[in-house]
Amino acid sequence: MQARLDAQREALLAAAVALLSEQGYAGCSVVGVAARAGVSTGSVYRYFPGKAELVVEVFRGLVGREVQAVEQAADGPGDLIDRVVAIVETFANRALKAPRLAFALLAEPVDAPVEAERLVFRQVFQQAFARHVTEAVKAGVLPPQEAAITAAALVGAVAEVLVGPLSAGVASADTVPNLVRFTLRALGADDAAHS
Amino acid sequence: MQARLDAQREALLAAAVALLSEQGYAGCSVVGVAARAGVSTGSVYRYFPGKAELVVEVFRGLVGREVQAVEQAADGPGDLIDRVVAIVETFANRALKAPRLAFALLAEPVDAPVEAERLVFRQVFQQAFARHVTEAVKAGVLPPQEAAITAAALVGAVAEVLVGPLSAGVASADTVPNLVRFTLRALGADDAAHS
DNA sequence: GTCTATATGCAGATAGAC
DNA sequence: GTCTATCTGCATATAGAC
Repeated sequence: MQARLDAQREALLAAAVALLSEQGYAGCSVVGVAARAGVSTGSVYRYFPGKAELVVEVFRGLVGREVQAVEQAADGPGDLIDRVVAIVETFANRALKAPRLAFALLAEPVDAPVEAERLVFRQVFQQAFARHVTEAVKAGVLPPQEAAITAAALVGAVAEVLVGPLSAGVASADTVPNLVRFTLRALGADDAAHS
Repeated sequence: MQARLDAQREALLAAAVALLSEQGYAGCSVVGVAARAGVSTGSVYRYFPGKAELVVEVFRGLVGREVQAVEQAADGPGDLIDRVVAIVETFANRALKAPRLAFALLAEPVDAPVEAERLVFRQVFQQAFARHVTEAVKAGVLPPQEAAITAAALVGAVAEVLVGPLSAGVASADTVPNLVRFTLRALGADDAAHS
């Protein structure tokens, strides 16, 4: 029945996630995913039009979770600036907990369809930042600034600072605090208030 | 004689640069480069062990020029903070003048050997930032901070802010000024002094 | 519906004629 | 030394048996 079909589909997606988490995109070949899921390569094409669609769906699912986590954190307690900080902290801490996967999602070389998806999600994160920065500027707790630029710059900054530790596999304990201090300065927030 | 051999080698490199500038890595196949240089594909292998070596050499040459330009700008007149700003401005302005090429060097998906080279050069830029930030902190014109983190974050910020305009092909006239303002805030420099 | 085996397409690399 | 033509390897995708 339908449930069984869906189960196979899910099994393939789960296998792809597992391989991605362990070996990055290299392990994510059709043959690899099929083997991991315990089916033949041919069967993969019963559930997905092709490799691109499978990988993109995996990517979307994983990054979607991150987006949710970040947005939930941004809705937590604290003032407007705390919310921006919460985005940075949540994003960074989650990434450092699953380094191989985070590297794959953030920076690993991928082919065009997945890269396109990556750009989309970077924009989603930028918008999350921009929304809160705009509010904070309006409220007068941050100096006037082009929110879109600040947001893009913060996304780039967080990603770049994390890529080193992520590819090395380990991060210094104060990477995240340092990143937060950078963020506060970049926003133009008064350091003393949030140190 | 030897000069003629070297000339062919240079012609191949030049062809690769041209293709990279116009079409990115897609145009940079062995067949494409050979055609552009007016030689057969087989001949490419008289001058280079393989595609990877050719492309990496092209990449190194191009990015090396950017590094030089940035370091020269950082040695110009002005105080310590001006030097960091000069790095950002020089880098951004040069990138926006050759968008397709800059995108290829900065962000376009590439295969592993070139990506490795890209990481190397991001670190070179980071070190350029870090050197000047460290000095400025010592001199007391910037607040205490982990220079390596600030440097990595700035590299990421600049790259991310540029990627949008670069892939779109056009940038707003005040992208660079906004980027400079972000940089000054992120450094912890007093805005009033450099606006 | 799932398997095995094979086809297809591409890009990098090589061999042998000239 | 350079060309044309070919080969190889890989990963995606398909066909046909069960």
